[in-house]
Amino acid sequence: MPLRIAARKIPDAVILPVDAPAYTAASTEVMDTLRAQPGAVVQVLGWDEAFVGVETDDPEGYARAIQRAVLERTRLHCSVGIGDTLVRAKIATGFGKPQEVFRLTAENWFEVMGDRPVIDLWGVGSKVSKRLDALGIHSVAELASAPEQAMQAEFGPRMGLWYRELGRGGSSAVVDDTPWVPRGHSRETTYQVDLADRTEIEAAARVLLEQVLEDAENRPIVGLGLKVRYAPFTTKTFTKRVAPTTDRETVTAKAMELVAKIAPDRPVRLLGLRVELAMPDDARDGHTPTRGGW
DNA sequence: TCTGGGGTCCTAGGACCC
DNA sequence: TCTGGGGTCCTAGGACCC
Repeated sequence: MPLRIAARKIPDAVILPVDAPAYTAASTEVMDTLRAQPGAVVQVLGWDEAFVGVETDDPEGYARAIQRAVLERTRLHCSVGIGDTLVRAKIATGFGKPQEVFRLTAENWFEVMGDRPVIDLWGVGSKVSKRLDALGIHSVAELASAPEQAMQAEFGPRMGLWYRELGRGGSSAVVDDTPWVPRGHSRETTYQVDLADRTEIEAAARVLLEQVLEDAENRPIVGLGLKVRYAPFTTKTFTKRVAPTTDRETVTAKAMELVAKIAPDRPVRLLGLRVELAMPDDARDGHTPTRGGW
């Protein structure tokens, strides 16, 4: 729900700004607790989520132990999903909420998920759900047995097969704990008052660039992206590949080339700036996980 | 109801090269 | 002079997730 609406509905609600450092600190404590569990391989998914890979004869017991340990150390509750694939574990977590444990494996996958709408799957959103509807595919079970050719024709060679696999519960069970190297960083701002003239827009872009360069921590920049939302809500992106550089002047000049593409005379409601970063050699090839790479 | 911010990955189409 | 196929790179847009 947009904050504006929430504030209107509950006039005396207390609305706090995001406190990223506090959330990161709490998150780190939780993740450290997970890593301290016997035999655990931990793949962090975000501030409040992680895969824990483990071999055990008693998954439920292990899950309960995790919940106790996290609660003891951080006073935070968590729910745990147990699965024989990453997708099943992730979806199982939803059934475990709040503060419970749920097991979802090949054994009960279709019993639990078969009749549910495809949008309940992790990775299927409203758009894909509608396109599947148009193909006559509504349930998870129907997706699982959808003809490969039809799926590929609609969604492309990779995604077509991937969605079908999703209907079957996914196939990967590998928890990967190699530290994540960000592909890029971005900052965007929705302005309280639309930006009108060129100087204003350029100044705003420079502010975003400063922030983004700080996040980039001197890693070489290989690409730039500018996102523009014109009033009322039309969004455009301009991107540019650049020869790897850490030089501020060069990056600024390239960014301004993108800014020059903004339509004159159109009020700008949002500006976003993104940098794409060079990947270190050891993270570039081989095991980098991809969306379609189950 | 009317619009948050920071990410990732995939696809299509065009340009260019061999 | 024109055609064809295959590969790579770039840009824009789309979709999804937390």
